[in-house]
Amino acid sequence: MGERDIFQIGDVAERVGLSLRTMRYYEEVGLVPPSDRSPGGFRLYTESDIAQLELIKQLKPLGFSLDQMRELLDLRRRLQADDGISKRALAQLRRYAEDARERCHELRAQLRAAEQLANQLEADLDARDRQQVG
Amino acid sequence: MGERDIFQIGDVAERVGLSLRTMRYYEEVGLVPPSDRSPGGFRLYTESDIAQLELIKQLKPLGFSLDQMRELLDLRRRLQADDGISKRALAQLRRYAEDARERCHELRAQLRAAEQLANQLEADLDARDRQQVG
DNA sequence: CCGACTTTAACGGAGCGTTACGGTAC
DNA sequence: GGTACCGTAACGCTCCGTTAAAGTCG
Repeated sequence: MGERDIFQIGDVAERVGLSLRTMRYYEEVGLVPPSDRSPGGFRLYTESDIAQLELIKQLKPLGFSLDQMRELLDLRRRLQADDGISKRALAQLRRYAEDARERCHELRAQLRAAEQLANQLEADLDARDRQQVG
Repeated sequence: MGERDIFQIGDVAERVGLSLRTMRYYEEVGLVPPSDRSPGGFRLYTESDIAQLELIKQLKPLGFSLDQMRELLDLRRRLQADDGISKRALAQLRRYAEDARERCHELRAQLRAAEQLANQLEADLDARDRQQVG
């Protein structure tokens, strides 16, 4: 043990479902820097890094900016490694949680609308079929 | 009658929930040009224009590009004013319909993941509360 | 030493937000 | 003649996609 749980960018990209470019960009903006580099400069990711990337991927449909997600990840880290988290930070985290909830509801509504629209579209096509055949 | 059902850009923006900039951009790329202009140059939208803007707004969460939506709108127009729609166009429209369905499913999956994440976040916060209080 | 993988650097593009400055409607 | 609304540039921004040229790994 010791050298396990180390992955190159390509492996992680395939596993998580993000592009290489995206992962490099996430490092560039300080969102998810890889835990280490190989002697030659290759990015090396740990399971913990991967978990964060997956979290971000889940959060993205809710429309948070990368800046917001950086702050959220940071707050969450501070919450878990709790050698004290300030009241301010805790309140901010709560605000993010509420915001996430709200965005879920909005997304749900949009999804319903989109589904209805897809139905409508298919209905129109089917109606034309019956008119054509009948 | 005759001058009814004519709206300026601001009214439409508020009603549909798009920004002025967005609506102007949609005209710029030929997505939804206003049906008319006032003598002084003001954009004038009809109910039909508004319906298209609403349709676009519903379609957007599915991640279609503006180009794709332009084509979709065009195909749909051709389907409804059916002085003949080509087989090619019909097939293309069907592809869009299927694509929309698929994206709905994806969006649904993403939504479920996001909701679970929101739950997790609140659970973590609540756990901390109990630990603090208890 | 080869082929697959990776690096940085740089340009490009979608879809708007945001001034700035001036004209229009009433 | 206000004042609320609208017009056209034009620049900026986010979040990457896409080469290009060179280095690393096994």
